[in-house]
Amino acid sequence: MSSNQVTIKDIARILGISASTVSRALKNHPDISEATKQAVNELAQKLNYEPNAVALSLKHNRSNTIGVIIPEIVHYFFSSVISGIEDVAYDAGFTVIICQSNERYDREVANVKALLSHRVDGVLVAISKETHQYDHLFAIQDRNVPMVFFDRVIPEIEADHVIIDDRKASYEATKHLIDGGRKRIAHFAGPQNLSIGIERRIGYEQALKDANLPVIPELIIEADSFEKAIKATNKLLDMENLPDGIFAVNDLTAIGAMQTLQKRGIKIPKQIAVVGFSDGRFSGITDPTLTSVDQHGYEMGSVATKMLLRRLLNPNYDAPVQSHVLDANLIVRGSSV
Amino acid sequence: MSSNQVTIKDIARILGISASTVSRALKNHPDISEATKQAVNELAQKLNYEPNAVALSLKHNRSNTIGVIIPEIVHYFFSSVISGIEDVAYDAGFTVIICQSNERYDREVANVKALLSHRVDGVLVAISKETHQYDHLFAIQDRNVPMVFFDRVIPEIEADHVIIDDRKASYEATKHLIDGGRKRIAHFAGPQNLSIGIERRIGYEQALKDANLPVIPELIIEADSFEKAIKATNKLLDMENLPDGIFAVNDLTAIGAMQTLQKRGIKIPKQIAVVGFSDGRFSGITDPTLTSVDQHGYEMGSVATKMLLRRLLNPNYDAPVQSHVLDANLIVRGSSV
DNA sequence: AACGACACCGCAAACGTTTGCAGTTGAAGG
DNA sequence: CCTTCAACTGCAAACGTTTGCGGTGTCGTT
Repeated sequence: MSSNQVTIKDIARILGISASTVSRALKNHPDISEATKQAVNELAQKLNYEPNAVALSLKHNRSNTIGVIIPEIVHYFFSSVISGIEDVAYDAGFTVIICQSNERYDREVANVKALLSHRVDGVLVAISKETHQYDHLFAIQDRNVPMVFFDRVIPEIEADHVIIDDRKASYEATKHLIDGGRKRIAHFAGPQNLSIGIERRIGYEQALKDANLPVIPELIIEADSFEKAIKATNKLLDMENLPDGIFAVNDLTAIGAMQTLQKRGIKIPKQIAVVGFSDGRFSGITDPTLTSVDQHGYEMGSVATKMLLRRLLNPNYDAPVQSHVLDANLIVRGSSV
Repeated sequence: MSSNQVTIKDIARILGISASTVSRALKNHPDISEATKQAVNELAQKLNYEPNAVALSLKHNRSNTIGVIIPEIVHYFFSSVISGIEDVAYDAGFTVIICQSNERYDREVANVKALLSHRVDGVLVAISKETHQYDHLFAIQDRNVPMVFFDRVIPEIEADHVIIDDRKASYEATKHLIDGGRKRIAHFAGPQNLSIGIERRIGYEQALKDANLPVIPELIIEADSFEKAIKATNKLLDMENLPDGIFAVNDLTAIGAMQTLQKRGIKIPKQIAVVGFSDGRFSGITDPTLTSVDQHGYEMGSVATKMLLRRLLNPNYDAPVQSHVLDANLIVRGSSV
C-alpha cells in the first residue's frame, strides 16, 4: 500500500538487465542496442516511470530548483512578480519554491535555512521590512549560491538586483499633471523612512522644480492608506487655495482622495486631477478610472529570474554585479484628463 | 569557487572520526560520548552545517514537501489560499512547491509530472477550468500520494476536498436583502456551465422561494464581469418595474452595477441595495462600501493542508474520503443597509 | 585458428545521510 | 590472566541515478 514509485531498478529487474543499461537506454545512449532501448522505453512508458528528481539532485549536486523569498504573496504586486518568476523558471526546466516572510525577520531567516537545506541552485529575494541584519543573506553568498534581489534592495550586499525607478516614475506622473495645466499639485507621501516614500517624493519635487513650480510644504502630506487619505483630502479642501491635482503614493490613497473629493462636490478631473501608484487592480474600476503608475510586477519577476538563470547556466559567468532598473510607466485614465 | 556546502563527511574528516559518528552526535544519540558530541556540534556550528534535505529525502523516501497546483496566483482568493497553505505547512516542517496551471490543461499535466518527479509527499490541487480529463490526477493516486482538492472539485475522483458552500452563501446573501425588505431582487449570474455559477444562482432562487417571492427570469442576467455588469444594469434600469436589490456573482460585477446605478442617479442602498461575492479586496474601498460574501481563502488553504497532513503524518490513517464544506459568511457593509 | 574490432552490457563508485551490526577499547570481576 | 561487560565508534549497505571502465560475445579478417 505504500509508495508505488517506479524506479530504474524496477525496470531493470523486470527486464533482467542492469540499472545502468536502463539508464543509458532511457537517454538513448549509443552503446545500447535498439532492441533493448525499445524494451526499456516501452516498459517505462507502461509503468509510468518518472525519473526521481531527488536522486538526480543528489547525484549532480544541483537541484534545478530556485528559491523565492517574498514578503506577502497576497499583495497583487508580489503575486504578479511570482507569476513572472514561475513562467521563466518553468521554461528553463526549473522548479520554484516560494517562501513567505510575512514581513518578519525571524521567518525570513528560517526561510533561508529551509532553502539552503533544500540545496536550491539560486535564490530570489525581496527582504522583509523588518530585516536590518543580513547574516542569513551573507550565508547564501558564502555558499556560492547565486542570489538576485528584487524590488527591495540592500546596498550593503553586493548582488544582482532589479528595481523600479520610483523616482523617475513619480517624476513622470507629476509631469503628466503639469502638462495638463495643473499648477498647484499636492502629494500624498509614503513613510519618509522608507526608500519608496522618499524616492517618490523626490521625483514629485523634481518635476515641480523643472517646471519652475514652487514646492509647497503644506501640499506634501504623509498619507499612505485609505483612511489617512480621507483625512488628508479634507485637510486640503479646507485650505483657502485649493490644489488642482493630487499625486498619491499608492492607489488606495488615491481612491480615498477621490471619494472624499466627490463627497465634497469636487469634479474629477475637471477641478482636481488625481494620479495614483499602482499596487492592485483597483485603477480600472473606480469612477472615473484612475490614472496610475504601472509597476510591471510580472516583468520584474521575469527579469530577475533571467538574471539568476544567466549565472546558474554558465557557471563561469562572472560579470560584475548588475543593477537592472525597470521603467514603470504611467497609464493615463480618466482621473487626470 | 564552486559549491561550498558543508557535509557530514567534511566534519568527519576534519575531526578524524567517521561520518556515522558525526551523524549520531548531531542527533544526540546515547552511544556517543559527550566529548565527541560537543566537538561535533561546535564544528558544525562554526561551519554553518545544514543537513542536506535532498540526501534525506532520498534516504527516507519522503521529501517533507507538498506540492500545490493552482490556476492563477494573482487572484486574491488563490493567493490567500496559498498563504493558508504555507503557514500550516511551515509549522509542520514542510516545504511547499507551488505550480501555476494558468488555467491550462497541458500546463497542469506538466505540473503534476514535475511534482511527482520531485517526489512530493502530498498534493493540493485546484484544477484548471480547461481540465476535463483526469489521467494525470489518477496517476497521483496510483502512486499512493495523498491528494486534497480545494475550491474546485471533481466528483469523478475520490479524494478529500474542501469547498465553500456557494449555494448556502448566496442563499444568505439573498436572504439578507429580503430581510431588509427588498422584494424585487435581481441576480447577475455567473456562467451556467460552471458549478460556481449554478450553485450561486440556485441559492438565490431558493431564498426567494422560501420567502414566497417569485423567481422572475428577466431579473436573472448572466453577467460576471465589470463590463457586462454595466450593460446588465442599464438593461435593468430600462425596465418599467425597477428592482430594489441586486445580488451579483462577484464583486467586480457588483461594482460595475453600483457605478452604473449611481451614474443614473439611483441612491444605494436607499433605492437599490447591492450585494457582491468577494474575490478581491475591493469591498472596503467602494462608496458606499460593498456588502459581500467573504470566501475565507486563508481558511480554505489551512484546512486543506491540515487534511493532507493528517494522512501524511499517520500513514495508516485510512478514514474514508472526507468533504469539508466551509461556511462563507456575509459581511454587511454600506451598500445594503 | 588466432586475432582484433566492434557492439553491447554490467560492475562499482559516487552524491549525503542513516542505521543495524560488528568491532575496539578499557576496566572491572572472577 | 582470562572473561565479561559497557561504552564508544566504525563498517557497510541502502535510497535512485549516472558514468568510467572493463568485460563478454560475435563477427570478419588474416
